[in-house]
Amino acid sequence: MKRASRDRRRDEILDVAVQVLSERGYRDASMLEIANRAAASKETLYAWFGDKQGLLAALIERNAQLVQAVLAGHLKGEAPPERVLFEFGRALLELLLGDSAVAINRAVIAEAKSDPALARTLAAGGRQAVLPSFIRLLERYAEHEELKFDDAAQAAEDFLGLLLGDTQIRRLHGVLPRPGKAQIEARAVRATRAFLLLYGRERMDELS
Amino acid sequence: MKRASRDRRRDEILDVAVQVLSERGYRDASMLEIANRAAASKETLYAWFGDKQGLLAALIERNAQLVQAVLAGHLKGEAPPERVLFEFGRALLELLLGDSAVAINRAVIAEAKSDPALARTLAAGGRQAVLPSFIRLLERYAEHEELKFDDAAQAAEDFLGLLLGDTQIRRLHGVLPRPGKAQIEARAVRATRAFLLLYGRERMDELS
DNA sequence: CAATAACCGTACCCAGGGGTACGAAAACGT
DNA sequence: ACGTTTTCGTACCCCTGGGTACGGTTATTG
Repeated sequence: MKRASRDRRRDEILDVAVQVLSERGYRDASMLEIANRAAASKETLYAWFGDKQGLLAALIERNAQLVQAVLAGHLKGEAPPERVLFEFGRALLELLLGDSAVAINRAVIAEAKSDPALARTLAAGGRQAVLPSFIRLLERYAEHEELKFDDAAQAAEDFLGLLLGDTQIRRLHGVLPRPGKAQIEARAVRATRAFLLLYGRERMDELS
Repeated sequence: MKRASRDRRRDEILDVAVQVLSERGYRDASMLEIANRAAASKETLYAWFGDKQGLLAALIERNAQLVQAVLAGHLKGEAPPERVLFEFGRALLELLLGDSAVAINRAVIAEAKSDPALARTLAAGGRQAVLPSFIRLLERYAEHEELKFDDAAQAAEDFLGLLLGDTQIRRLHGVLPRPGKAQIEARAVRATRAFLLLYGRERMDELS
């Protein structure tokens, strides 16, 4: 009981933190406001997370676990590549363009100079945890001759590029609102089609 | 004489500002340090630029002019598309992944919540100024039947996606060092090849 | 060369917020 | 029910850095 309620409390606080972060940005998100809105005390925050950057680090790690959990499900599929790519792309877009990820990425970028470790944590939990699985997925398709390429890592990056374009950066800039489900699906469909044109089985030529 | 020397001085100050920004990040770049390193006084900074965000805005605008000047040259080409795309891509990568653009983008993202106007300024001088020209370039090629697509804007975004992948964001995170000329050229070559596979004249089919 | 304007340096003001200390209150375990 | 531990609320320290005021100094103009 004790452990569970502590964890729940911790989750509540992190929820509030990401909320405040998302409303105010890292610089203007004060520890006091987070404490107040969470009905906690500032001292508790410092006791649990060390300092402001520690709180951010905790946010990053929790988000990374969510990302891994969601995406792992899409990377084991035996379904045809167009289906798996679409589902994976849809889920990835929803995560990366969602409010939480945007707020966290903004904070990490803002602190990139003063605390590079935050960015490493983010990369370790996000890209580094997911990309290898995605690459291996592509390689499995290649073995079954449903896809064709020289360099799986390169193909993976191409898919991500086609999927995201510059939407993530425009989202970070605040110029792009959070896309709706319809727009996300449209992007995922398009990226999947383009990717299959590049690497589908009927295309087995150059691109050295 | 007067106007020229004032402008030169202004440029000097902005050079120092972007330098400090790049070293410290927006939050830790103090007006005092900028003033000292430029052998100027803090009051002069405030007289010329209003406040800290005004200084950042001036930085953004100057950088935007540079970007437009550099890229405009690559968008009038009569050369074959593979050549023009490569040159354009190379130049764009060099700009977007360079230290100045990274520092400025970080600052804009950090301030996205507290001053959305900065992001709009950046978008207006960058993407909005360049993308239409790029789209019209693609359309001209389509008219000469050297490229084939339904939606030029979509094709343009695909090129950007293939070109950048997630390098820009990883650069903003500080996880990726500034790429050398060789790496930049390799990326530009690859993006161009992939783009031509998607939209080259021998491929005139689907991708609705 | 005088007069005027711009600029430099310095000193100052002040709000905000990160981080700490401590007594009161609540929650928990026994 | 009682003692212990955790958490709450508040008050406080303190330093950084944005922004302003002003006298002295250096350019610019006529």
